[in-house]
Amino acid sequence: MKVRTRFAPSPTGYMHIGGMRTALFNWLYAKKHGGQFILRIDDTDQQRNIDDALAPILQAFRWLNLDWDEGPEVGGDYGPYFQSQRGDLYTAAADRLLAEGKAYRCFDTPEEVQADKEAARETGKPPEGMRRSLALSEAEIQQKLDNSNPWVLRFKVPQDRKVEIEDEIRGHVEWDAALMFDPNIMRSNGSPLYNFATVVDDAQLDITHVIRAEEHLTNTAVQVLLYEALGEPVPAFAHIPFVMAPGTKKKISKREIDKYRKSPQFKILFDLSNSVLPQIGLDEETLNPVMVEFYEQTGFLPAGLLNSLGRTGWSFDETTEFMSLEFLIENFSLGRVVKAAAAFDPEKLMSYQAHWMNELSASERAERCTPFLQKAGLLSAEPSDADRAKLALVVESLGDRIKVASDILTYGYFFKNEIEYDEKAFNKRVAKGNVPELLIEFRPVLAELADWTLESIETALQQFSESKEIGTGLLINALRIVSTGSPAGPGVYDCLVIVGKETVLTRIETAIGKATAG
RNA sequence: GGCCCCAUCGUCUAGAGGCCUAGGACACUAGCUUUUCACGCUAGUAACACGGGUUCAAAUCCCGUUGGGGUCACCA
Repeated sequence: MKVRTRFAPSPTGYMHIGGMRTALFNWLYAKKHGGQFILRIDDTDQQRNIDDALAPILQAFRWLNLDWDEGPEVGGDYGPYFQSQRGDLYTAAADRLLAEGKAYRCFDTPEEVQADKEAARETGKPPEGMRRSLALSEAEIQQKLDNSNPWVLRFKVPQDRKVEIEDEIRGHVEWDAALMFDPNIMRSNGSPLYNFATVVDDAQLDITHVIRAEEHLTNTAVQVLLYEALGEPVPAFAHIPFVMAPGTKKKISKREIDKYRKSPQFKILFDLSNSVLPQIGLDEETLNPVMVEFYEQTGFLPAGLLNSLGRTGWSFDETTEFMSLEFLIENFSLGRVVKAAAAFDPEKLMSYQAHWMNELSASERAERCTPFLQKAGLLSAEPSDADRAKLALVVESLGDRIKVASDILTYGYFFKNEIEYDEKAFNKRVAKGNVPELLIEFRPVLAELADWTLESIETALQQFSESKEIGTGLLINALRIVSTGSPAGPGVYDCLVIVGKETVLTRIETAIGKATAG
C-alpha cells in the first residue's frame, strides 16, 4: 500500500514552529517510503481572508523545500483540499450514519448538555440524560423538526467495548467506550466538527498514516469508532510529543510570547530580533520566534532550522548531530521518535545553523547577506561591480563570524561612509599613551605604500613597530578601531584593505584629532 | 476530578537485562591558539525521580508512589 500522510493546518496567518515539526515528520515519513504528502486546509471555522491567512503557511513549506504532492495550488485527484469546499462529503457521511442508526439527532439545548456534563464530571461516566433524545418517538422527532427546533447530530458510541490502537510511537493504547460521551459531529447549522471532518477526510484521502501531535491522542478513540461506523479502514496512528518552549514544560505557543521575551533561553533569538528587525523594516511585535517566518526573515538557512526540528524529538544514533534533509529522508523512522516532550533549543539551533552556514562557499554566503544589506539601505538594489567586490571581500574575511545571514548587519560599518567609534575601545586602544603619536608617524608610511595589500601593510607595520621597539599589537589594535570603529571583526589587515587606502588615511587623521582633543 | 500519555546531565539525546565506572551534542568552566572578535583544539563540571518486586544480573521488565503534560467545546 502506498504511504500517504497529511498535514492539515488551519489558516491562522502564520506557520507555528511546533506545527512545522509535525509537518516535517509527516513529510519525511512519506518521502522515506516513496509515498505522498498531502496538505489539506482545515478551514471549517474560518470565514474570510483565507488566502492571506494561508499564504505564510505555504511560504514556510516552500522556504524549507517541503513540497506537497497534493493540496492548495497543486491540486490532486482527491480534491478539493479545503474543508470549506468539502461540505457534501460530510453531509453524505452524516446522512448515512443517521440512516443506519449510528448517529442521532440531539435536541438538547446547549445549557442542558452543559449541565449534564458538569453533573457527570465527578464520576467520569457519561451523563444519564445524554441520550434522552434517543428515547424520542418518530412522531416526536418529526414534530420537533416541523417546529424547527435546533438539533445537532450526535454519534452513538457503542459503549459495550474497548477501543484499542497500536500507536506507532506509543504502542498499545486503549480506552473504555463506556466512559465516552456521545460526540457532537455536526453543528446545528450543518457544518461538521473536527473529529468527524478529519475522519471523513482522512478516509476519503486514503491517508495511511496519521502522524500528529499527542494532544490528539484522546481524540483518537472517537475517531477510531467513527472510521468503523463509516466502514472505512482505520489508518495507522503516530502521536508525536509536542514541542515545548525552552525553559518550560509547556507547548510552545504564540500567546506566551511576552514571557519568552524575558526568558534567558530565548535571549539569543530575541537579541537577533531586536537588532535585525528594526534595521530591515520589520515589526518585532508581529514577527517572533514561534513563527517559521521569523527564521526566514532573520537569515537562517532552511538546513539549519530543518536540522534543529529534525533533532528535537528524534535521533538517528548516539552521535550524529548534523543531518541534511537528504539524510533525514533516508533515515527517518517513527520508531525512533522520542516519547517525551522536547523543548525547542535556540542555542542548539544556532549551532546547527553555524554548521550549515559554514558548509556554504563565501559567494553563497554573500548572496544570502545581500538582501539584508539592501533592506537596511546599505547596498543599492542593483549593486555595482565595485559594491559586489567589496561585499565579497567582507564576507570572505568575516568567515565563520556570519552565523545567520543577517549577521552581516553587525558589520554594517564596512558599508557606511561615517563610522561610529566604540568609545570604550577607542579610549583603551587609541586615546592611550603614545598611540596618537605613533599614528601620526605611521600614517605617512602607509601613505607611501605602493601596494595596498594584506602583505604590504603587514610588512610595513612590522618594520615600523620594530624600528620603534614596540609590539605590533599596539598599532594593530589601534588601527582596527581607527578604521572601523569597532573592537570586533576580521583581522586588521583585512579591515584596512576593505576600507581602502584613502579612507584609512582620512580616518587616521580624524582619530588623531579626536584622541588629542580630549 | 475522570480518562490518557510521559519521566536519563541545565537542554537535545544514546541506551531494547550483563558492552554502563551511563556515551554523544549544545550550553557552561578552565587551559591552549591568537592582533580584536569568532573559529579550532584539550580538559572538566553535570543525569538514570522515588519505593517495591522479577532476575545470578535492571537505566533497561512488572507494580506502586511522586512529578510533569494532554484531554474532557455547536475550536482545530
